[in-house]
Amino acid sequence: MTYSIAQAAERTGLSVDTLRYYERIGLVEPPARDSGGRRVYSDADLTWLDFLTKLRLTGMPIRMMREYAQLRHRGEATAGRRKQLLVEHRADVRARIAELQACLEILDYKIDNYDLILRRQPGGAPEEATA
Amino acid sequence: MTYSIAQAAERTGLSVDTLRYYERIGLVEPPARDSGGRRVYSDADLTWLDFLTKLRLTGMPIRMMREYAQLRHRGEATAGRRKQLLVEHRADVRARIAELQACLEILDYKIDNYDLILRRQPGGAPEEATA
DNA sequence: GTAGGAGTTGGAGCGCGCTCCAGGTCAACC
DNA sequence: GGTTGACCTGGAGCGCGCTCCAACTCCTAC
Repeated sequence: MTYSIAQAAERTGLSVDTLRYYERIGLVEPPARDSGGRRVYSDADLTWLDFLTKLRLTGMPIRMMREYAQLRHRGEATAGRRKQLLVEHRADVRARIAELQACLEILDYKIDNYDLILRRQPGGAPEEATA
Repeated sequence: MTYSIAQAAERTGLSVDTLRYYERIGLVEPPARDSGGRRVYSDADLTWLDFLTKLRLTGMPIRMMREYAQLRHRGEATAGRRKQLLVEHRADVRARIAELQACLEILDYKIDNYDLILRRQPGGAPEEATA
């Protein structure tokens, strides 16, 4: 299966601008072109783009994704270093989750507190009175 | 207890520039000033700044923090709306944690895969050979 | 009274990750 | 062969959250 840039955008959830941007900065290898010079994405391209979006979702900076992409391009010999990058990043993600969970507790505490206040003094905001 | 801006920066982990920036954009009420016109932060100011940094850590956008701050400034009558903001944001944080956890699984899978590859083909990166 | 250091202001600059735009090419359809 | 629409390129612009700067004031210590 092959895909136009618009189709690739739809399937990956990225914008066509972002797809071209990722190519420009070296996150993806330039895809094939048709006779008219238009990009043609393969399934493998989309799989890679999907993985990239996962990395982005975790907050990996573009610069690190680029390093990973370039190692990948250099082939199997870089597998060790690539694994190392992912292991490091995984630690960051875990730390980030822990951080968010700690903040969640603070939010819970604050919200409980508002519940107390609102039970004592209800009707503070008229438009909220029945909520 | 009172604090100079440098002390407040040290205690909150924010920079002095960020403290002034937060004041400028309305995240914090202007603190007291000493006879020479210098900012004097109170413990209450620091407590509020600490809470703000927690909100920032969770990824709450500044614009939302500002809305919260302005409601707070308007007093108890806005408690309902403030609670609502926090409840909405808590949902976002939970969703974000879930997203990160899903990505973690993908990272785990990828890393396991690299382990397999590396066991099959070790010594790919000489400098990594003993790791 | 003078040097130094911390603080002040308003405003410019920056790094990130896109996002948008103008001006052009190309293929398909009527 | 003319119109339409998707795509192309290079480059500018943007929103966010700071961060840095110059030029100035003020207090302290010597």
